[in-house]
Amino acid sequence: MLSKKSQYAFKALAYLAERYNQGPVLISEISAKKKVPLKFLENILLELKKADILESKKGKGGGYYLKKDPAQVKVVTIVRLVNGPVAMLPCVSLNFYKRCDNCDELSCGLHDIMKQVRDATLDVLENKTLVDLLQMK
Amino acid sequence: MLSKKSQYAFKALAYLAERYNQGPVLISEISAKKKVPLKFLENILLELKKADILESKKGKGGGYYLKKDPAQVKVVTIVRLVNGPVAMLPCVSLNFYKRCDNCDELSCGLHDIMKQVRDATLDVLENKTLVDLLQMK
DNA sequence: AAATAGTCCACAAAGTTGGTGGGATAGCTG
DNA sequence: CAGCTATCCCACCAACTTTGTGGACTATTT
Repeated sequence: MLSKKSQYAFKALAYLAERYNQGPVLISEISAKKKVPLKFLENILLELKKADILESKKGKGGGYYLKKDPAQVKVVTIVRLVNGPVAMLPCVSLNFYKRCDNCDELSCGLHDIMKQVRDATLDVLENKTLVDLLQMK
Repeated sequence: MLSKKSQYAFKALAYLAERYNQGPVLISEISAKKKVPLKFLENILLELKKADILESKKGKGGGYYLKKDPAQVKVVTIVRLVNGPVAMLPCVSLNFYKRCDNCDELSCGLHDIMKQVRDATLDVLENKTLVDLLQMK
């Protein structure tokens, strides 16, 4: 499951994507409009900035804004950054790989199943961007 | 990510699947062969019994054994039972549904994306059984 | 200089995870 | 029945993660 932090990150990013190229947005505005605890959001946005997703400006007229076009920012990037591994097992993770104890990957049936799950998941997440966050049905 | 508990559950189930219809197996044997902490495993197996996956016998010659044919036990059932929701958001979970706060499901882009992820995941997990845990490559 | 708004650090309550200890209970065997 | 065996059950615990909060600091604008 996605953490609250991840859900907050997506809410904030959706808000910023709607306002892409319209100048900086205040943390306090995002917090109020998206109902995300101000100080918690502060940490999240800072993290997204350090990861090169967002840019910020201090002082009057400052705030946060998207560094790249929303269509260029993949959902999977945000998930990995804020939430962690996409895979359900460390031994099938592409970005957070860690071998399992006492489990031979070649002969482990679970390994193979979870690799299929990973690929199916990535098939979706790799092809979604921040623009898809705004899509109405 | 799957919890240790879930991984232990799958190890134990794989072991029992190999020995289907060969009588009860001791917790201590599974613990030793699969390197799972004995007492922890005890809890896990008991839970699987209460969920009607396993059956047990007390006293000499006792132990645990699969209640149904391994081919009839879906991996997704075990995941939900031991690990929890398959979906990445409560609001797209089939078995653990909970609506999100401040998020209209019809207009929430994340909701839609995560529903696609859920379906892709289920497509794999619904079609795997304990038999697949034993498959060599 | 004053006001504004992000940056950074430290801490803390609550919940989850992973695991242990010890006794109760049920079944089998002589 | 006595005694062994093996599961059942409850209670607890340490460590870690999650979800925050508080307060001071820094950079920018007016």
